[in-house]
Amino acid sequence: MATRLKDIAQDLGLSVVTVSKVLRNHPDIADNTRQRVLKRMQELNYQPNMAARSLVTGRTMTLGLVVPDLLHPFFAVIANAITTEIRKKGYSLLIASSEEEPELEAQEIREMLARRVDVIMVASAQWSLESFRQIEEQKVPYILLDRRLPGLEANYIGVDDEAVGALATEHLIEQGCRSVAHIRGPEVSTALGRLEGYRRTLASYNLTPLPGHIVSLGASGDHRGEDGGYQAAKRLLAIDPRPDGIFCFNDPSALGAMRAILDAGLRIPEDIAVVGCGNLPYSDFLRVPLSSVDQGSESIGKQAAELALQITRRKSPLPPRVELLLPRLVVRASSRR
Amino acid sequence: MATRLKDIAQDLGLSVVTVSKVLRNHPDIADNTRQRVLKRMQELNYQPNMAARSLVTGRTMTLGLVVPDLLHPFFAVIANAITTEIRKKGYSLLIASSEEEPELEAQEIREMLARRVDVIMVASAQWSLESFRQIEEQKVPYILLDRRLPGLEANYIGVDDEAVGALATEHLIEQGCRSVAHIRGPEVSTALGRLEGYRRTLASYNLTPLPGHIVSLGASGDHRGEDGGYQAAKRLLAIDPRPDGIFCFNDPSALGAMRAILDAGLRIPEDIAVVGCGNLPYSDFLRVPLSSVDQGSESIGKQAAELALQITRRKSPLPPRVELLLPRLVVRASSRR
DNA sequence: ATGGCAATAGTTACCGCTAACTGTAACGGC
DNA sequence: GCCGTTACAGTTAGCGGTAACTATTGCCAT
Repeated sequence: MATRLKDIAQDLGLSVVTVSKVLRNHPDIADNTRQRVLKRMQELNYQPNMAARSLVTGRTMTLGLVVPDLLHPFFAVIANAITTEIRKKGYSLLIASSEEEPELEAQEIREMLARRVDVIMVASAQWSLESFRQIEEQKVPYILLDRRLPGLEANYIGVDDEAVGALATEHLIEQGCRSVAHIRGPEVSTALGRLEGYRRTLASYNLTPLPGHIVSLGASGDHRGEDGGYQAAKRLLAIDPRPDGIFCFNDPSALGAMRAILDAGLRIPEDIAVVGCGNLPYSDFLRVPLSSVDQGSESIGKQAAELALQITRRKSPLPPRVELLLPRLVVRASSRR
Repeated sequence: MATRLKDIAQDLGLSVVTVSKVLRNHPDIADNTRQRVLKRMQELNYQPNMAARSLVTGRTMTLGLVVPDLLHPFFAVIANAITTEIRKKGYSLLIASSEEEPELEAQEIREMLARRVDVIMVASAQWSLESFRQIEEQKVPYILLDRRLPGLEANYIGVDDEAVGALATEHLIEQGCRSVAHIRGPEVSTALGRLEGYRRTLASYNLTPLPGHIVSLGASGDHRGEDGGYQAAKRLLAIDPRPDGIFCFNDPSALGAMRAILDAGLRIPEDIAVVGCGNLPYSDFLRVPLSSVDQGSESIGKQAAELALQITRRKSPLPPRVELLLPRLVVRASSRR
């Protein structure tokens, strides 16, 4: 099968250990021996067997990433940023998707534990802490991405969701909206944070959400082509007084909302201004280009990778680090008036 | 650290092997012993060390996927379909992105070899066969996705790109376009196939591409927000006679092309009809909803996973399987007239 | 009784690699 | 001439599992 250290050692009349030392750049090897070994390694196209190495070193040089949805550009960008960042250091990335199902997520986490990844990164779809207690039990470091879990003291990297809500709401108010509605997401930290930011900002302007002006999206967040945003917006349009601005939990729901608004014969942004969140690619080329809060997903991925690598370097566990990144508003036609 | 078979064996006064047998559902274990072991495994939350297991079995239960761009929904969908398909069988997926750089791809493939993945799946950005010769040398099975390499007899799963080109071109002609132009992609099998399909279809209608009606996109395929499609379309618009239909290599370039057309004060599809390829999500909500050839990426991923699993089951190498999937045209406003 | 077999558990060896230690030779300082 | 040092290479043991074989029962047919 594949070449082993032993093969090279035999070929050159050396011991396995000597060859291993060359591999690891150990100092006490004569230069000429080193050259001979390296040459033979090249010839045979030697690749060290990571399983064997892991077994003895206890490190796999592999990081695990569990996301709720790989198709969601937000997570795809994070995954991509992580691979880019860790590649240079010889780490690889094991990726799993939980499909937004807590049970699947728990299973995937167990799988990652079995594979002894060095650090687990999770954008969690769970409410329960059980999986994380399991991770802690195995003393595997982990990092939460994007979504926090109440009661869990853990490394966390994500955007400041309150700031997201505040940024969007403030912008709508500044554009002259008098009654800003909110299409809110499911019961996870991100949606709750954005809702809170929305509320706080209204309050700071001495405003308060009108009755029925906060409507809920389905549990999924519309990422699989559901029309939760469309339905939610229709409900908003039926209310009197009608809102003149909508801050949507995310971009897909904003697309749905915009469709509902246009279907109703109303204009965007003149009748109703819309702001989403996520700043999806192609937002520019929509029927009405969508204003959106950018969550800096690339930066989340990059920082997660950096933190993960840093963790692998130390042996004693670091105190949990919490990194709240600042969102950025990208104003386009859907809210410029 | 983590629990080992040894710990469980000691706890119960059994040998390691007996416990291992329980783990693998070996028949010759008394039912009561089996129960005791399983109970203790649960209590200790035992997870078998895959590195150790791999070392002796020679299988890692891990598949490798190398794509040129994780952000490209086409590949994200494939990755997602693969994870979904292999999860049930206890396989995990190691994902790497080559960023469309041949050198990086070669490096990632080497990494996958070192990690002894059971099957490597690659959507290649290379022209050279060297990496694949290396894979073959190590006797690791591999599957090419989406892009073929000339001169390489290998498992391949992808869409029939000639059919893509034919489908789009035929549709444009049927919509009444008299001179159909093509914005072609880089020198890889997909772009060449689509171009060929385009040419053949024109020929079958006794048409021929007018001079300058085949223009080239940059090497990247516009996936990183470049404006190759925009530039290409501008060149097309400057030509006399102007085309009245454009088949674009992919959706991003089609978006660019549409922008160029609208910027020039022309109408889509009345003045120029546009068809893309990829059927990106949100195509529906574009300024002008884009007609696009769907490549059935989910199906590609699923079939790739199935083939990969099938390969792992046999020990003798199967003859290379080539699977050409049929594309499907999704007609929207950009070409309906 | 006795050989044979089913049912169950254990022994041994090894997968490919590395950590930690143990040689061994050559050299130089005092 | 002795010892310590330097420079290099090798030995030993073990990481956590599994494959393949061996051992120990007890029971039944002969």
